[in-house]
Amino acid sequence: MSDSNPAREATRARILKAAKDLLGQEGFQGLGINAVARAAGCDKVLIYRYFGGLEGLAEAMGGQLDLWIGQGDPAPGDYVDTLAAMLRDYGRALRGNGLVRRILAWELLETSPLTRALGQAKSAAIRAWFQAVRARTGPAPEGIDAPAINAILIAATHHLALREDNDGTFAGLDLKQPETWARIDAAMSHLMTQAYGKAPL
Amino acid sequence: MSDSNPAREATRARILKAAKDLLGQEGFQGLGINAVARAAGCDKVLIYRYFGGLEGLAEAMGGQLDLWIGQGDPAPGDYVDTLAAMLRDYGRALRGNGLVRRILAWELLETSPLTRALGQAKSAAIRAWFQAVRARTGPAPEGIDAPAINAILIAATHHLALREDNDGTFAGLDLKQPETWARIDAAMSHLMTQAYGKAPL
DNA sequence: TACCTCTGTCACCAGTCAGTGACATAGGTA
DNA sequence: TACCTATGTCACTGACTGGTGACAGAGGTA
Repeated sequence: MSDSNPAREATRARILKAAKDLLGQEGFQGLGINAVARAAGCDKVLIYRYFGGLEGLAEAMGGQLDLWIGQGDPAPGDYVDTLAAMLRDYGRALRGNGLVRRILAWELLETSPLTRALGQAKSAAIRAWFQAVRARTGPAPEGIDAPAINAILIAATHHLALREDNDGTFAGLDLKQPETWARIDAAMSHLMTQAYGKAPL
Repeated sequence: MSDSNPAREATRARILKAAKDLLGQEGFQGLGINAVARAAGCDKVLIYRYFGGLEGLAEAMGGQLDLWIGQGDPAPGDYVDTLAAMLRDYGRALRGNGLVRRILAWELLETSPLTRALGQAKSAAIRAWFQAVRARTGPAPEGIDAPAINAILIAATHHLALREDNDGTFAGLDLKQPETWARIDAAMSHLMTQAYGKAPL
């Protein structure tokens, strides 16, 4: 098949790298056929040939999920501690990964074949992450709507990471300051321990 | 001045309305000079004359802040109850206002004169909202980093409202279902009451 | 040799974009 | 009357967009 052709593979890789770089730097607006071809230093017709257009290119990018979440292996512990640690690591990884932030923000604005292709790959990764947590810690405490609480905390993690990119402020907090993130980490831990009924007991 | 000319004012108002409608429906991508002029049924040169271009048009939109937050007056109560009620109302208003959601999402992606103009007006509105809460309830409980906790909960409210627009799922929750929002409301209240140390006492 | 497939390049298409200059017309003023 | 200002219309430019068809050359195969 075409996989055996080293020239084709090299060009494919160049296009993929250019697309990822472009998305991370310029954002979704810069991700057009012409711009990607220009950045990759090849003709745009090759993107149509090798990926079937932008949509196929996005699928290929989503398939390369070395990027989504780079969390390490947390030490096993009880549910709350483990979840808090993983969420904190996730937030840090997010703040260090402009490409993923762009994609997350992009998903909020546009529902296109591109976003769907990327989004499904990301959903699968997040599901796997949650299952890893459950496997490590056992089930969540009973009588508490853990999925809803966790969704709220993950949503906040996403949103605050995204807000740092632009004006850098949110609800009176200055997200450019490292101390602010320490406060947020502490507040997040506080919310989790209190919500799961740990400390008051 | 030009304010005395009714024809100019009528055209200005038509352009503003068209821009708001367009942004709410099509999103920020559709907000171009040509598209606004087309929707307003006038020539684009009038947008340049009356608003100085898209940037001035965005400033004018931000100035019309009848829209940002439409919350009513909550009954005075203790800090947590009042805050929880206002946050819940805010979330509902957000889910019912596509235009504001578009603008919030837009701010996450682009830092342009347009977003800055709109964003500053919104920040002022949110600050005023917080001050209204404090005025009604007195200071936050001591020993708790209320700004950080509240920022987290507001961030989550924003993010979940934004996620409903597109794929409608987040972290395993189906945001298209009304029951899901009831669960989120309950979880949000639970988080606040526990975090502020109310229930365990 | 002749043939064929694949890679890569180039030129072109129609459509849209932001922005500008020229013009017709209406309303008010001297 | 004549003049002037402001509203609104139209046509146009230059640059970019996504997308397609034609072509040149390389490499392998019969």
